[in-house]
This record gives sequence, C-alpha cells and structure tokens, in this order.
Amino acid sequence: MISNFIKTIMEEDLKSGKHDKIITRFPPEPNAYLHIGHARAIITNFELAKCFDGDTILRFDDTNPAKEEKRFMDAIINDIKWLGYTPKRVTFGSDYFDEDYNLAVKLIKEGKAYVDDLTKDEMKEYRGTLTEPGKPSPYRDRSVEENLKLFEEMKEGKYAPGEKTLRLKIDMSSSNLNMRDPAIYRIIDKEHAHTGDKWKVYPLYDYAHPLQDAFEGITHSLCSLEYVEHRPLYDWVIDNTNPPSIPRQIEFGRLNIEGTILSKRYLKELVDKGLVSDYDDPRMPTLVGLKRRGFTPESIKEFVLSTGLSRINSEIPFNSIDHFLMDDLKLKVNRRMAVLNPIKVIITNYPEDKIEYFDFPNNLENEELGSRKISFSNTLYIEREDFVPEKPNNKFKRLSLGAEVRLMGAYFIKAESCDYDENGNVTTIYATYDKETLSGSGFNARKPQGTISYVDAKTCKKAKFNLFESLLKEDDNADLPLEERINPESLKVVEGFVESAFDSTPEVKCQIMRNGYYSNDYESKEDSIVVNRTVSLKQSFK
RNA sequence: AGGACCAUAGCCAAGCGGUAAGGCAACGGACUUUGACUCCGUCAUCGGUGGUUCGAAUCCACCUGGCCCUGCCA
Repeated sequence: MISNFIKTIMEEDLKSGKHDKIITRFPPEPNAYLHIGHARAIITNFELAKCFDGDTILRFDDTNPAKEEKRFMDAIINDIKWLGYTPKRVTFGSDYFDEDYNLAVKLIKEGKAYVDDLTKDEMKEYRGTLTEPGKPSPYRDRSVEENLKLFEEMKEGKYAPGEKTLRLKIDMSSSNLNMRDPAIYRIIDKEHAHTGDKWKVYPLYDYAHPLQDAFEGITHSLCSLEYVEHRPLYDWVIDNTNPPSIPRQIEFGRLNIEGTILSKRYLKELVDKGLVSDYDDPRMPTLVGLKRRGFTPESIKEFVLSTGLSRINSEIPFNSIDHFLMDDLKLKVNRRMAVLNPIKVIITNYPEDKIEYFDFPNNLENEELGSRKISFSNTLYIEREDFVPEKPNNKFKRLSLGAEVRLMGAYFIKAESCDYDENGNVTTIYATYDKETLSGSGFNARKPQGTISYVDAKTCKKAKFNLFESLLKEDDNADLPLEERINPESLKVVEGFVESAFDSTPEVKCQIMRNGYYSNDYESKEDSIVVNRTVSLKQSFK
C-alpha cells in the first residue's frame, strides 16, 4: 500500500486534467549517505509515479557548492539502484542556474527583488522575531536600475561573500518568517562540482527548488513536514515567475526508527568520531549499513510500503523491519543449524567412532533449494537454553531430563543425566538416542516433546556471531554528547559453532534476527544464509 | 508566548457526515523434521469538553498534548 492521501491528490489532478502525466522527483543534496528515511522518500516517489505510469527524476540538489561532495553522488546512485529503481533522468539543480538567474533579473525589473547590503547579523536584526514583525532594510527601495547593476556586479564577482544578497520583496511583517524578504541569491566563492567557477552567486533552496521542479515538469513535489511553512514561498516563486509548469509541494512526516538516529548530522558525527567503523557499519541506519547487516532491498521496500505515511512524524521500532526481512528470505535462502552458547551432549548408546551423514533440505519450505549433508555422532552441541534439567512447565518444548526431543534432521534423544560445575551450571548432558526415530523414516509411534537444532561436535566449525543491538542506549538522552548515548553492547561478538555444511568459511559471521540467525558475512560480502535455531534469543520460555 | 502543522489500538495507518480497513506487535488454538512457517480466532467508538445534525472519528468552538518556524543550509 502506498500513501493514500498523496495518491488521491494525484488521481484528482489526473481526472481534472490538471496534469496528464505524473512526474515526481527525488532531490537529495549530495552531502551524505542515504538512510532508511531517504529510502522511504525514494520508494514513495517512485511507487507513486509507477501507479500512474509516470516518471521519477533523480535530481541532485547542488545549489550550494560549499556543502556538496562528489563522492556522495555515486553512493546515492548506487543506493537507488540497489533499491531497484531507475530514474527516468538524472539531473542537477545547477542545470538551471542560467534560467534561475534570468528569472531573478526579471523579478528585479518588476520591482519584486532587490540587492541588500545588510550583513548577516543586521539582516537577522531586521527580520524581527516570532512575535514581532520585521522592519524593512534601508536598501529595500533601491531603483530597478541600481538593483540590476548591483546584481550584475555580484554575478561578476565584484563583491566578497556576505557583502550583498539578492532578496525578494514580499512582506517584512508576515507571521511566516520565510516571507520576510527571503534572500534568494548569495555570493559564494567556491569551485562548483558542475559549473566550475562560472558562478559567483548561487540561488538558495527556497528560490531554486520550485524553479527546478517547474523546469522539469514535476507535478507533485514531495518533501518533509518542516517545509510546510516554506510552501507559501514556493508558491510565490511559481506565481511570480510564470514557469512552464506548475508543480505542487506536498509534505509528509518523517520516519524515525527507535534506537537509532536518522539525521545526516548525527550520522556524520558517528563516523567522524569513530563511534562506528564507517557509513556502512552494519549498525548504521544507512542503506549501505542495512545492506551490510543483511537487509535486502525487497524487505526495505515492503517495510516502507507497509508503514505508509501521513502528516505525522512516526517513530517505528527497529525490529518491525525484521518481519519483512524474514518474510523475504524464508523461501529464498539456505538454512543452517548453529549453536551460540553450547552444552555438550554425549549420546551414550551411540558408537564412539561412528559418524553418520543424513540428507537434509536446505530449506524445508522450498525444496528447490536442494539439500545438504548433516552429520551425527556421539558428541553433539545443543543450545544452552534448549535444556532445563527439570521440565519447567507443560509448555516447555525442549530437552529436559527423562524427556525426548527430536534433533532436527536426525534422531530422538532422551536426556538421562547431566553434570554440573561448581556454580550449578550444566556442563554435559548424557543422553540416549533411538535408532528407529531417524528423521524421514516415517517413525510416528511416539511424539517428542519438541524439536531442537544441534551441531555435531566432531564435524562442526567454529563461528563468530555478531549480535546487533540498538545503536543508542535504551534510556537515550538527546542532551548528552553522542559518545555517551551509544549503547556499548550495540555490537557484541559471540563465539559458537555452525554445522559442517556451512560451506566455505572456517569462521562465519552471523547476525541475529528474531526467529533465526541471519547470516551475512559482511566482510566477504557473501550471500546470506539463515541459520536455524529453535527459538529466538529475545524469546525465552517461562 | 506570534504563526504553522498534527492528534484513530503497544507501533504504523485507512477513513473525508451514515454508524471504525489493513500491516507490525501481542494473545489463544490447529498443524509441524525449528516454540519458525502456514492456518483459524481474539484485540479501538476515534486526545478532552461543548456545539451543529435525524445521525460525527469525520463539521464548528474551546481546552489539552505533540511537532516545526527567528541560516546569506537544504
């Protein structure tokens, strides 16, 4: 499902003949990596256009040469591609600098814009406050001729940055501060990634953006809620420049994810301070981070579409994304058994020197994925929490003394006794197996208490599991410095075992998802594998 | 406080005057070679108070709560 309220607007605009084709755009400023919040904007823009057989343009908003960085451009393109979208065109805000400039000249000629000599601080003073109106700049009433000359000189580089700006003449007493003669051109003396040193004056967002939209024929310009109060200015620019088409700005709420930060500034700070390894650290909510953590583009897309959007800033628990990942992977991926916190099980009635190999499906729900061999011997490991000596209650479906469980893909075993260490922790379980109960043999004379996974101690491989927790502490306090907000447990490595069929690596890195282990060796960037487990870590029996 | 926007279940979210969709989570139950998956079932009178109306989550007023706005950032 895709945003209803925007879709409805589009439907009406099509029906009324206002537009005959929907064109949307995703306009990132190339100064950061994309995060899941951007993914929502991307998905929304592309899906909405797709609904109406329209187009979506990727436009790099590069009106400020002081901020953009070239290296982010490729990253953004890659992320969009990764999400499965292909923009109809890739454009740059700077493509329209000439038009922007000519229209500014036109506005000056119409007496709607003027060159101001006020400094930044003076301008602030003149602007007034939230409760008091502003007062007009002493330069507000310069003649058209003087303004034209001055603006021309600004363009030619006769003035230093900060010396002069071009402002719109709107209303210094408006209750909307954005309408109090907003600056639309400032002088920046920096090389621009696209236009080189051609320009000394650069348009500001509020002026450039509506024009870019209009020049590209964007019909619906989606942005976040903080631009609501910019809309009158957006419309003012459109109304006063008579561009070739009339775009409409529509705002929607931002997406927030619990336990993490979705803001360019913080993400940058995390990286700069070395609190994470880089933008693609698997704990990061960036698209590259999520990818490395094991998320698939499909799962992110489904997640985004499931949440929908409205004019509310939403705060969604991180683990609600898990469902969509598991849903996407469950039929696509090979599954393996693993044990993170092992207890040794000795099968007392199984020959000491024997190892059996059984064929077991890679994915019980999808036989197309084939099968692999799993092994069984007299020494096994099972998960510590899969054994409780005294069966705690009737809901308990794992191993306890005197009870039988099925080892997945193998035999029933019955726990006969166990050893304890000085702290009372179980060290070894002694069990017997029943030869008749081999998985797949059709044995059904008895029902086991449950089924648990295991690995064969004689053939298994050591593994490291990365356990990811919330990047921020649970009692996060935004007032603290970032260093103190980070959850020290956000990345925990646990050593355990995986079954021998765990192909190549002697050491795998697995990442915990809620109902299994999602393995994604992010260093070698290998494909993902879900590791079976009888229960999630977060869920414990009672 | 001047202005803007918003307020539907634990979290998202439909609904636009005619008597509360859906997803996630949770909880029951069935099934089962993973307590998974699948399947069945349960889970809100719409921030509050007044008003308009035959009838309101939907309109109006007030209140409360949240969020945003004083860059020559986007």
